[in-house]
Amino acid sequence: MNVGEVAAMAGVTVRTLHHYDRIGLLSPSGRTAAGYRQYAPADLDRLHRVLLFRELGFPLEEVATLLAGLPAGARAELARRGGRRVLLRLERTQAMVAAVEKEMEARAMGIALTPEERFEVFGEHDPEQYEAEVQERWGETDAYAESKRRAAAYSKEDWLRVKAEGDDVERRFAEAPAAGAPADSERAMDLAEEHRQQISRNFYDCPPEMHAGLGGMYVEDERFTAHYEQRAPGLARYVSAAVQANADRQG
Amino acid sequence: MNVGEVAAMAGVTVRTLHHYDRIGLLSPSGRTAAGYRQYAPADLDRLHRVLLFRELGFPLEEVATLLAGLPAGARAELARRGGRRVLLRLERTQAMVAAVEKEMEARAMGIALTPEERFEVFGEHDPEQYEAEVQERWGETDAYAESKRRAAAYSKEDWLRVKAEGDDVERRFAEAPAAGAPADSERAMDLAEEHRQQISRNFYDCPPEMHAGLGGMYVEDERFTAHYEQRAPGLARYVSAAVQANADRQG
DNA sequence: CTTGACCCTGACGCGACGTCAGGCTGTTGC
DNA sequence: GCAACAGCCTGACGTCGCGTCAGGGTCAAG
Repeated sequence: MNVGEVAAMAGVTVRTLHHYDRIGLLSPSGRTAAGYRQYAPADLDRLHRVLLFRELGFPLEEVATLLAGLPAGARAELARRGGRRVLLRLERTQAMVAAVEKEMEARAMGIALTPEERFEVFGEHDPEQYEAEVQERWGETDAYAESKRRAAAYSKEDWLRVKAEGDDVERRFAEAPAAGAPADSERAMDLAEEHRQQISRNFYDCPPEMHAGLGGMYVEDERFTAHYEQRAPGLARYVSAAVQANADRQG
Repeated sequence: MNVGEVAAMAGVTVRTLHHYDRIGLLSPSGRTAAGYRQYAPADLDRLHRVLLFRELGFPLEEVATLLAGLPAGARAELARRGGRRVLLRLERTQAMVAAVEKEMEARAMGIALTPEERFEVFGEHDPEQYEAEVQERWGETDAYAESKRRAAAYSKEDWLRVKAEGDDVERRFAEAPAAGAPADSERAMDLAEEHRQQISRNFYDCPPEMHAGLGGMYVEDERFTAHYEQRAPGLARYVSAAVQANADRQG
């Protein structure tokens, strides 16, 4: 096989293979008379391992020594370190996901709208207190002030609909515990599921695990807690538990 | 605050702050008479957001425009894209974690040992069939062949002990369903917990969630399935479920 | 035997900093 | 009152993992 085929198969560019050849990380086992690189199956194997370790975050130089074959003990150690490294990255990535979710849920609650728009949407319920935060969070540059009214992906009607849908579910959520339904009851979980699908429809794809993560924030982030507690005392914990139960039931 | 303090607080280097200043991404709001950068609280806020988006994988230039304030619609779109990007990375990272775990559990079962060593450790139970795979997986370079016998982090005695411990738990696992204990019983979960701690002690730190992930492979990866099924029919599923139940109980 | 897809080797560019070098500043101790 | 030392400044060059030409050779089909 020549470079182009290998590149396509492995999902890398030709240039990458050239690079690996140059630095001696992966030299094809043969060349044609014309100088074309010829990759053997063993080369593909090696490439596979190279890409694995690269994904693990090892610099290419370390990958080379890794594949060169170290004493078994040292290799075990390295694999362990790779595992740790990956776990660290996993944690950080999850933290990022949480941060983005927070941002989007905040947007879902209208916090990230411009003051005027929020006022129009929420009527007098608009909590003026958020203005300062909006400024802090999003700045208020001239360019932004100028363009903010123009191309909004969601029209005011959309926002009103979204808001109404959200209100509806939250209202029914508030009724559930009063009617004696525990947070892991069918009724509560169905509401949670409805909530999840609402988010998926209106904001971003929200699989059950992601929803569970969101649910955690309802009790951890005071802003969300306040939002639910204001509707009914204890509602934040209730919704959070229902969301969790619903995620478990689906997993 | 001056650069050093800000850098320490935010967990970046001074050079990074210099860089952000130079490219205009984050210029301190003041300077002392001597030219020292002076960062105000608002600058820290901005830095915070810069680091968030950087973590999300946005190039610094895009981060700048993001923070400059785009039309609301476009910004929502970008946030969504950022979310997707993060989710993709999360998936890939998880796949990597799975791959590394696989590798390590394989090692735990002795598959990654050299043929000779495996033979000595496992006695005649050594399945010769794995040899080809070991070669495929780890190659058999001269350097490796030469060094493999030397500094092994685990001595043969260690491996024997580890093997005996593993055998013990697996034997008791096999007895549990025969004695009528379901996979989510106290008894099964305790065995799962013992198994988890064994892995943590002998191989790598294995928190419950990671263990749960491992458990999934017992039914998905035919190699592990075969390993357990060979001891007792249905054991793979049983152990997998017990591990899952134990993880849930701890979470 | 031409055309167009593919291959080669330099060589330079880039993003996000790291790492000196050479020099000024600010604080602390004697 | 000043030495010593930590901390700050601005270039300027280096690094990693490639991307992107440029200039030229190769191969299979029509």
